[in-house]
Amino acid sequence: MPEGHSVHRIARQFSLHFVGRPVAVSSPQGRFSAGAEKLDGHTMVDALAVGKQMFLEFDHGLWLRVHLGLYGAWDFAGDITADATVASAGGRMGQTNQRGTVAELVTGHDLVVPGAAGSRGENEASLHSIGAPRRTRLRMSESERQGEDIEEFPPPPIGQVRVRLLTTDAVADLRGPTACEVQTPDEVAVSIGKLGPDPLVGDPAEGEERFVAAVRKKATPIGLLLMDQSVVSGIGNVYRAELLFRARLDPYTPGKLVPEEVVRNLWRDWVHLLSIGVETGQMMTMDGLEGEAYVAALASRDDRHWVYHREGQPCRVCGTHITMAMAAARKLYWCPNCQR
DNA sequence: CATCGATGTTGAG
DNA sequence: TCAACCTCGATGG
Repeated sequence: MPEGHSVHRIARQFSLHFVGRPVAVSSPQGRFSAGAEKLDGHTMVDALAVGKQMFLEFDHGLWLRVHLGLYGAWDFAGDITADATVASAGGRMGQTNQRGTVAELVTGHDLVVPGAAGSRGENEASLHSIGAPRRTRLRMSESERQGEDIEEFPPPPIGQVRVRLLTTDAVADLRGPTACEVQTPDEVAVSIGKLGPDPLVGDPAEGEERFVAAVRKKATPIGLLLMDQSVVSGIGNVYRAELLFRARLDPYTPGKLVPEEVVRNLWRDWVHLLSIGVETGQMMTMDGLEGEAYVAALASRDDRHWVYHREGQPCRVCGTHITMAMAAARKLYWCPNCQR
């Protein structure tokens, strides 16, 4: 279920609470017992998100590659940072220079009612303060849900847990992943080599060039190219539809026929939306909202997007009914009037 | 309580 | 092109 922003937030949890610590690795479910043995007891030394994939490195040079797929999730428990809207942790999670209005208005647990244009500076401080770890539960998937505080540590695994990562203070249980495997450094390089640029990995300007080149040489519709993880990493069905609307671009336009400047703006908008997603934990694609509309957008995903999941409803700009069609087995939404 | 659908990918046919 | 993967919140009766 998660698009790229979720995976970056999950990697940040590992950076904050697992990196630098020895980890007991097990497979309560049993399906990953052989892999767990190879990692058990080793210290985690890095947590890296690239697109929708996450790579955890251990001190003997082996990595754990995880892809959550459609409904995978990580359940964290213990002394963890559970603030749903906590800021990026810096380091490789940084590059948050393009914060949008929405991110600036979200701070800690509290919703700051917008309209206070002058509140920008004040919120900056709280946005960047990491909440104190506390003994609780946090499920991280596409969305994040905080559970009840735990009484005993570690809590027993619940359900089908593919892999459990346990330190003295925190535990992470992985369930329902599409991919969970131990990789050598060479294999990690191959996996990452198959992926298109991620705005939060490497130089974004370099990523822009790779993206532009990949799009402009293909006759494939831009609506499919945005979902192609070898063209650009991390975009899923929601961001795809929303990026196309924001660009007022017909999803069926062949990549090579999209003007270069439009392609560049697509990349820059992805950089922008991803940074909002990583900071807020939500796929807010109507940034800049104020007042009632902003409150509604935070409360309900149905009020959070321009076109995604809005088939038959009036376009928020022109009133035309939003269209839906299947494209490569996924639902594609767009406004036939605004996007052409 | 049963059923549906999902923000994803792979591999068979 | 489509089923399978294997989870769970939303929906309907």
